[in-house]
Amino acid sequence: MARKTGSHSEITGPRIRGAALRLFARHGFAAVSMRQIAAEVGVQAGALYLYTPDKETLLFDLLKAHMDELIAAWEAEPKGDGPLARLEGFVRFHIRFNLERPDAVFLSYMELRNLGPDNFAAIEALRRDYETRLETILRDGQAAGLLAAPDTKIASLAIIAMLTGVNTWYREGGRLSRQRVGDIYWDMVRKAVAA
Amino acid sequence: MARKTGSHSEITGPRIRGAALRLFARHGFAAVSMRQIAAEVGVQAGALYLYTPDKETLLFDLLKAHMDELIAAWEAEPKGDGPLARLEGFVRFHIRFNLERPDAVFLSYMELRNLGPDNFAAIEALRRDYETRLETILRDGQAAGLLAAPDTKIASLAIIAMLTGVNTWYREGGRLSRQRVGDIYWDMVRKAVAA
DNA sequence: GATTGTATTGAACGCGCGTTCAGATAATCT
DNA sequence: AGATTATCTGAACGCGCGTTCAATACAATC
Repeated sequence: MARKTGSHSEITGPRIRGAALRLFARHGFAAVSMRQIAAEVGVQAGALYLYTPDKETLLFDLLKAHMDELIAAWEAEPKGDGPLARLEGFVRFHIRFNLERPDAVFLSYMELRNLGPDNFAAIEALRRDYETRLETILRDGQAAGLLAAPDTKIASLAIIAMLTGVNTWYREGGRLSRQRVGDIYWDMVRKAVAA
Repeated sequence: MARKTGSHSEITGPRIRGAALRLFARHGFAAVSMRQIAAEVGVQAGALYLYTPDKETLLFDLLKAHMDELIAAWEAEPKGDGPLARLEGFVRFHIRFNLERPDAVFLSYMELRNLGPDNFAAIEALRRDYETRLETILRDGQAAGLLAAPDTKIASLAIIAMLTGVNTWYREGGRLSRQRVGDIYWDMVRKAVAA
């Protein structure tokens, strides 16, 4: 009994990360065992160590990949014309992107404490990078006299917290469409930092 | 070797809850062992079971106590005159209350998944109760023509998410005083739901 | 100062944990 | 077809987990 028929590195690797992401988000990093992840994939626990050096690195890779995707997706987003359009773009992008990856978003906000100092710092830096992009929009808008936030740094954190909160209550097929959710939040954000 | 000198139920009980709260918040419920909690208090693990039937109930009691305190404290808060003053009171109260209990707030948002269905439902009901109190203020303000939120339910969730976010970045002795933080957030909230 | 009740110890229970590794099999290459 | 390499198994390692419980030491009461 050893190698399975049809087994491939390119298949098992992603399946492990997928199972780990789902299980970590659902039950918490510490509550999920390597054996559970392996069972989900249909493999023995030892096989996981062909794909990750240890459990913490598995978590780190998930968080890192999520943050990289987030920033890359925002970079690829068509930029609006002027600070107001850019701000609207950010609001709608953040909601849309996060609603498509609820598990990764939850992990990124809840399991940072399970990382060692170096890994923690790496993820934190990426998060700050993302936050700075919003702050830049707010500062530009302020300079142009289009926006007025009492403190652009705090305002960007407040806006992101508010937008990320959508993930805690939004349910597919519920009362509100994604489009409508975007409209509602854009209305509130726009007014909150209006000049 | 058994009972320690100077040991009392009224002392050990709170100390266990305090240690559990701190450790759960810091490392996560699943990552903390009963033996760690006991060591923090200075007793053996077995002694914890004089104060809780099991580990999950210990967590539940912490969350329940926090939610009860939150609602009781808001009830005891002097009510402002009219929806706008009440909203301002809510914003400042929520920030102040949460900044005084960062561990309990973090636990309440991160460790609900470790509760069984009944315990989970109990905490969720308390949370909805609290959220409804804010929504009522918004609806009253809307009815009086003083406020205009596109959706009062969503607006209340958005405001709470935004305010609770303060706990993730606020540091004592940092750039901003608590008073100033309250001012900044009240400015944003007021404008976000302004008529 | 003896008695009673409360608070605690310390050992034990079975179990699952993260991780390692020699051996076995399937896929691939020559 | 044979050799090589990539992939996976299954067993094992020592360890710490949540929980129970008889024994015991202190505090409170009489």
